[in-house]
Amino acid sequence: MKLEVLTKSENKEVQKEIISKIRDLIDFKNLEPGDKLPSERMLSEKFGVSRSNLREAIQRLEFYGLLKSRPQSGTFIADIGPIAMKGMLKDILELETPDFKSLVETRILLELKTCRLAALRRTEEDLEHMKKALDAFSAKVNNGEDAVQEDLLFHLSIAKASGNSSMNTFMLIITPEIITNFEKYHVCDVNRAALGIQEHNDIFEAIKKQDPKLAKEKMKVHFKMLYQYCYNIE
Amino acid sequence: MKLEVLTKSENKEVQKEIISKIRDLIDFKNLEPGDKLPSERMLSEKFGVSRSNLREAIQRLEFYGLLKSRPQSGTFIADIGPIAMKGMLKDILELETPDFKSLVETRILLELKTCRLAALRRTEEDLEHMKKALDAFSAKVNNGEDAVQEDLLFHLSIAKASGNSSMNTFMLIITPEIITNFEKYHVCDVNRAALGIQEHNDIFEAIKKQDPKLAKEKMKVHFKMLYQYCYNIE
DNA sequence: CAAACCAAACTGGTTAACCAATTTAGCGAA
DNA sequence: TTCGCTAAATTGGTTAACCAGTTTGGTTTG
Repeated sequence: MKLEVLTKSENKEVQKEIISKIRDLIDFKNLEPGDKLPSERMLSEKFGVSRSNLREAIQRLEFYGLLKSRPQSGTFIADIGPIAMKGMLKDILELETPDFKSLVETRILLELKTCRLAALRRTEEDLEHMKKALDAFSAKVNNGEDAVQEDLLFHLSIAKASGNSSMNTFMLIITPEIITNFEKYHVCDVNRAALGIQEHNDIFEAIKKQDPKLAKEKMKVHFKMLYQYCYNIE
Repeated sequence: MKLEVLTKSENKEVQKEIISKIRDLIDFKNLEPGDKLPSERMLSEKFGVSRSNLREAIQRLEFYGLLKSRPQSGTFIADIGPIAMKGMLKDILELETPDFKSLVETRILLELKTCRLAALRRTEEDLEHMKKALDAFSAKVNNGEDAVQEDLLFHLSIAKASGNSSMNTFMLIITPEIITNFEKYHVCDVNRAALGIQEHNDIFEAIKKQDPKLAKEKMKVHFKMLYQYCYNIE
């Protein structure tokens, strides 16, 4: 008999099942902030899953700030009341992987903000960083080469200059997904790229002269085509 | 001789070192999309770290979409060119954990958008979900009890109704951090909570009548105090 | 000579054994 | 009875062994 191997998506489902079982446990035992969960060994046996799978699920819930595990001590409920815990677990379990439209929508939202913040907070070092990325982009485009990577790096340099590491993180998360989709669907063409140089320059200058309103305006212009695309794909 | 145990932050530093070593390897070997990395065993030996630590680092880079690992085959460079790869690795290594101000700033940005989107896209099911959360909040407040959890769940129900799973995910990530800080610094007091009922109601009604502009306006009102707080803590 | 094939080595994933710090329970002295 | 101390059990984390596909190189066969 051949043993069936689990695909990645199936494995993710397994993790969701474990999380829902943890939720049931928390619910049934009325666990409150600071309370200790049973040990990993015990839970893995009780749930009929491997300890490593269980650990992954716990680490996922740690990522969302719902659990805290202390070495040689145990895993504990974080400082979140039972009601919020239950609601958040429900939301996490119902989360679906973002579609392309959601990603683009979120990117636009984030970038219109990061460029404003960058205009307000950019340091001289940030400016240098952005200028470098800008020049690299222009050079590639003027050479007739594909410059998706350089485009991306310029936008990430703005995110960094925003001084908001939370938005910076989110930009880093969604960006790769977006550029692979861009390349797949050929959203950017070569003619656009030439226009892009001017648009990038405008954004850079606005940030340089610390004019947040203008920076946002120029970013909006830059996103005009993307914006239309985003609202036409469905 | 006593063996020094690694704290969590030190462990994170170890992971960063591994990632920087992976970056050096990619750089030195000029690895391009589709190229295979050396095996985990080989790398862990070469870097002088445990395989599990190395695996964690690889999984982190998988999370950011830079690497892809296939079972029984190997770990590969994702569809991201060398320039973007190098730039993103640099950004990831320089990422710092978000401070409270960044979190609040990001939350405000996200929620002003999610409530607009919710007004445009909410289903009847979403409305029910929101109404439930709203009633639970009101009940708690009218009882003179602390209602931070219910407040949180109402806002998350809006994020869900926005139909943008990317923003929904981000809200889930930053929310727990925020509420623990709120409780720590006592941002919310009881008098505010009573006012909060009316404000929540206004937001809900605006979303119900599918008026995105009004929804955003009411959310802004709701955030007024938070907004001031956010820009006064530094 | 080329294509089909087979076995050995290699790979990421999984499981089980191990470790050191922590907690706990029990014993003993005051 | 109470406080202090020690040793054993428990814990999350780590390391090493194992597994089942995949790849690869050489051999065989038509």
